[in-house]
Amino acid sequence: MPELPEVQTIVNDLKKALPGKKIVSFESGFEKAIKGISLSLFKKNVVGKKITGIERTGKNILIYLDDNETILVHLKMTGQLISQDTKPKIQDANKHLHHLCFYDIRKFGTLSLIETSQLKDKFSKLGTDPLSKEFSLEKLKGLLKKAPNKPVKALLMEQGLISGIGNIYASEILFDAKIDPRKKSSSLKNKEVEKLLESIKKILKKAILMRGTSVSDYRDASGKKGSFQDVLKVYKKDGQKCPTCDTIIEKSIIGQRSTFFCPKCQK
DNA sequence: CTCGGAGCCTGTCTGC
DNA sequence: TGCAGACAGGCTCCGA
Repeated sequence: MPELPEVQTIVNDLKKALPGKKIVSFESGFEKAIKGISLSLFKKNVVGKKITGIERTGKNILIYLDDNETILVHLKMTGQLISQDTKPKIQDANKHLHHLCFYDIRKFGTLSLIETSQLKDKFSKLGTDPLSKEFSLEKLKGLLKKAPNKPVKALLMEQGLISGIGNIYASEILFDAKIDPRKKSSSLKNKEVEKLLESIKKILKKAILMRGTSVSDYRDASGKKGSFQDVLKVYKKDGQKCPTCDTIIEKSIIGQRSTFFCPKCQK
């Protein structure tokens, strides 16, 4: 899916378009995407409500409503959330309608509704946001100790420890940090942890500036592709030359996920 | 407790 | 060309 930079891009876009708007109708072409509540009840609970704000927590999109309810959206692998203004029809020219469309080719994505006061509880098991101030060197060292035997690449993707990094950025971050993704978390030296922290923040921030990575289905809230795919160094580049040293990039499966790295640069 | 594997879905690409 | 099989950005559940 959309990982942290993609979700953040979508949230930033929606923040400009949605707050203050009232939900006048809700339709669904795939009822199963709605979790924990029936379609009719979901509809009943959101129609007539005003959107007060949009935020990201991990890879979740939170759409706050004005009555202590929040719509939670998770895009999983291929979900899209597209927002667009629609031309007012002549008969109701004074009404300015806006469409927000949730679309997911693989149907893994989910919508749910939660009381805003219960959000904290809902996300209590979610790890630290890697772009937050509290994600410090000491914090990262502590997290590495929590799963000492896990390959560092698998640890980066562990949402209960760090929330927001997925398969693309895990490979890119470790290439930037020159760390072998197969290395056990506990084996990282101080200097490597410092570099890892720097690379995590650097890569994620750069990806947000570039509006995310569109390998295939990802689109921002206006339906456009991101551009970070143009600067990927190793992700899906197996068989090609490393941009730094010309060694052939390798692919290996770590934690059941494809992982790409340069066997020479990454130690 | 941790770990690995299956499952959720559909589209696209690979290799025989 | 055709078709089976692998694989894809995530996460949860289940059993060992």
